[in-house]
Amino acid sequence: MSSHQDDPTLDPQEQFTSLMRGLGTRTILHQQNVAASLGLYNNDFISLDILRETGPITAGELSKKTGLATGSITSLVDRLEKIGYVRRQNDPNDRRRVIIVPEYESKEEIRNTYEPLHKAMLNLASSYTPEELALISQFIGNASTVLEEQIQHLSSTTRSKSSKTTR
Amino acid sequence: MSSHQDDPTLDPQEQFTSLMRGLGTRTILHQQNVAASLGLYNNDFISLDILRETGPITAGELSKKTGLATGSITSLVDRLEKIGYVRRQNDPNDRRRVIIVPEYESKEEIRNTYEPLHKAMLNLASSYTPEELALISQFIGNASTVLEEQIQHLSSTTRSKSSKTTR
DNA sequence: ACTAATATCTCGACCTTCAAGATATTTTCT
DNA sequence: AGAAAATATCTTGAAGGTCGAGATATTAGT
Repeated sequence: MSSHQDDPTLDPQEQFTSLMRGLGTRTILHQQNVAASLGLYNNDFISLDILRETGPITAGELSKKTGLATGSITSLVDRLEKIGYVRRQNDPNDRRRVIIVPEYESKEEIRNTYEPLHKAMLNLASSYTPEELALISQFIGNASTVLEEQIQHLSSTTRSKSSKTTR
Repeated sequence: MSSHQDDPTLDPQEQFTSLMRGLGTRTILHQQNVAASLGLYNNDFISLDILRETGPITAGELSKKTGLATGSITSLVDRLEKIGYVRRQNDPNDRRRVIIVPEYESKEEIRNTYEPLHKAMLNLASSYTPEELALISQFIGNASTVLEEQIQHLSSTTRSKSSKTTR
């Protein structure tokens, strides 16, 4: 993987999408590596990441966001609770619900594992002027929004085609 | 996930890393959705993506790049070969080796599934001036390099700590 | 030739994931 | 208020991917 698809023969826009795809592939591989080095399963780690971003949410919401079945969430939360990364909290207003509260602020392991990437990204950021960084940040936000819309679209269309043939 | 961590109280650099992390989370969730909508397992789809980028590689190289055990690669390639996404080719110079050749150019399904994202990304690209897009593209390439280095670092340090306690 | 190194495959064990049903709680309707 | 429907999570058993170790085949080194 020496060249990151920076094929100069492509027109700028196609080159851009190609680069974005390469970034996506590496993002996924990196995430899998981080999860493995922490001794976590991928979905467990992704769930922690979602919880970090959203704060405490119910088991059902986590099921929707991850796309996992509710039964899978139960055992996933069991695992995370056992190692102290989250805890279950009852909702006083609706006693059916279980709120999952992230508890890994104290856990240094996750922060330590992410620290090298964080530093490297800060270092990358510092190589740009404030104006450039503002543009890049604005772009990342837009790209996130695009992805979020795509996820919505995909998960809605997938649910309708229940007549899967092979596999 | 209404706000993409665009917390204005953070300093610009921390805001940037926060945005990058959000982009990563969404990238992973999107990838899982795409794989599911194609009826593929995550690692199968990731492997296709790697093959698309690298071209034909051996089973061992794919094992290294994905981090999967060689035994897993065997069944993974079995699955992909059965549905016609790849084929096995013998290396005439070294008859132990098995080269995995991507065959999904003809398969429209993958392209169709990625088409909406591709279009949306092209649309996003067109909202920037050529100079801005050049800066963004250059940044994405740098970010990819950073991630690649992190993956290298993680996979080398993980292999050494074979004394995993729990799980 | 013989040994070591390399590359892939086979096999059994483990464990996540899923789907469906069970349980508990809340909401709606009469 | 009381019953039925809807909601939220958990339990259970089956299915199947992943891993690790050993097996097999091939190549490289002495």
